Amino acid sequence: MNEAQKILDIFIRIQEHSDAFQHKQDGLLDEIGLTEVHCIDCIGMTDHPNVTKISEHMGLTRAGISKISKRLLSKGLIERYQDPDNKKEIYFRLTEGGQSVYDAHKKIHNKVRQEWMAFFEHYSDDEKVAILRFFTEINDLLYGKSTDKLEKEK
Amino acid sequence: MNEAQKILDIFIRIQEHSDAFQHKQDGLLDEIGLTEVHCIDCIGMTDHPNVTKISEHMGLTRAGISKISKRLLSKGLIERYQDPDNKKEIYFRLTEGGQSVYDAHKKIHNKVRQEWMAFFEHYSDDEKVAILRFFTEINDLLYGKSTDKLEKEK
DNA sequence: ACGTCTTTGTTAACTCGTCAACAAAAATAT
DNA sequence: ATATTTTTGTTGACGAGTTAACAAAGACGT
Repeated sequence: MNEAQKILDIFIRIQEHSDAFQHKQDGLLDEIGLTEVHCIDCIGMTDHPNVTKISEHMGLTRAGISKISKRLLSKGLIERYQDPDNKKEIYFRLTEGGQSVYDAHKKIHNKVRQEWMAFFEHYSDDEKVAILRFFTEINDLLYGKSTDKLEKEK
Repeated sequence: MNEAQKILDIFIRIQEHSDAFQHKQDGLLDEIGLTEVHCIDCIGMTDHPNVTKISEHMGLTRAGISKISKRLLSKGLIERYQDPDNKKEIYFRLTEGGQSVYDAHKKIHNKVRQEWMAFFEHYSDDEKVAILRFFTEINDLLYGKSTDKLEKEK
């Protein structure tokens, strides 16, 4: 994923959390929380997702994911399974209902992404370069250069 | 407040909420939450602040502010007073302790603002214009042109 | 002056996530 | 192989804010 795409995803994350956006997801967010949708997204994208993996991926605690997964289970959006050779780890997969939430979210996500890209295209090449540089540098400043991330957390 | 300053304040708000920033406020945020500091800031800036005014200014509910003010009272950072002619509204003012929190926060805020401005100065005039335009347009897009805000909420 | 409507601040019940403590399983060391 | 350490998922207590319901005070219309 290149820098421009990373920035787009940052925008989308901000937008998702802004009140203005809530209305756009008609239906989706009525019964399911935003975090739950993201959790579904994560489960849909990850290979053998368990509580630990999801929590790392989403930046939440294991305890939090444990509870969210409980909610998703009770809503019938995901189900649990295990490897017979490993009685410790518990994996999740999407049910049919979960898959349709996943698809709906992806669809919205892509639409929003398109809109941002279109918005971005209004600018001249020089302007785009400037904006991109600015965000890349801010991102590095606030969170450190991406690849160093794991290193620092030790 | 001009566009550039608005944008700086948006950055600062983001930065305040980012984990990276928490460490910078050494001391300040140990005993007092970020929201509480913002509430103190609001009380310090507002004329005759009451629960309703603060809640509108901070974008939280009256119930929320009611509870936060309770915490701040118990910490001795603010005190209540009333207009003898109005037995309904209750106003707040900073105590000496509250004032020093207010000052410390303002100091940090200004320092961070300076840092952002310095960061911004690394860019050429053309780049600055592009970046500024970009943020102004995003801001308008997401939240509507500022002056229309109240109109829309009706 | 009086009844109605609105505003104000508070509280209880709830949601959502954190932290801390834990038991069970797995990995590692000896 | 067995003891120790680490990893994993869950739970209870908590913190922070929301919604809904409420009483008290004020504003307003007549």
